Amino acid sequence: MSPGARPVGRAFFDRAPEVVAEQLIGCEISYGGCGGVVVEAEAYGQRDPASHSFRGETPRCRSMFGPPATVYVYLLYGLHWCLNLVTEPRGTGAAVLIRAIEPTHGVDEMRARRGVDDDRLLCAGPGRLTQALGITGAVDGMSLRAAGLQVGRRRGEPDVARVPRIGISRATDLPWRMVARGSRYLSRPIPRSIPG
DNA sequence: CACAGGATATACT
DNA sequence: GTATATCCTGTGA
Repeated sequence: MSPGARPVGRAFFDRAPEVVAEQLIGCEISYGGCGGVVVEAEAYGQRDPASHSFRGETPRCRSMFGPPATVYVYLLYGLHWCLNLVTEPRGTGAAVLIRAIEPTHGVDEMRARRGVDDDRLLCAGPGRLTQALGITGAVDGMSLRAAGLQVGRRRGEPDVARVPRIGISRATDLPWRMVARGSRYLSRPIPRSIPG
């Protein structure tokens, strides 16, 4: 994390996932000396048919039911690790998926891990982001702190657009994908149908 | 730019 | 057997 950016408190995650997702945009996250500014995050809520937790606890999504600020990392398509942070309401399986960051430090190491030169493709997507940061299932179920993840409080008020989530087939109407307007580092552009 | 197809763990029908 | 909170590569407009 860059000098001067105070870490968010534990209470940061004691809110509903759509609030935490919105408030995470503009925050700097860091892991093992690599990181960047969050530009895209999605909320997965209680009684949300698109959420892994919708049908209750399974071995995969078990950590979603831990306390707020628990790390949930799961393997998607048997290939890509995806990073989530658990929120309130406690014990209901609510969480936020970190989908993209704008790289700010440890860029050379992230380029090496990803095998790409283009910084726009380093962390633009949940699978790319974890590969760049070196995050795997090894930290699943840990607290944010125990996992070695740092989240820095944001300075200003970013312009955040709320749009439908990506890659799901249920609850597609909920605008729970939060994106930094104008960012060049999104996993996908903001739909043209969104006002603003 | 838009597809199609492959890789392949976990969960559900 | 089918679907999934994805990414990469190849082909063709």
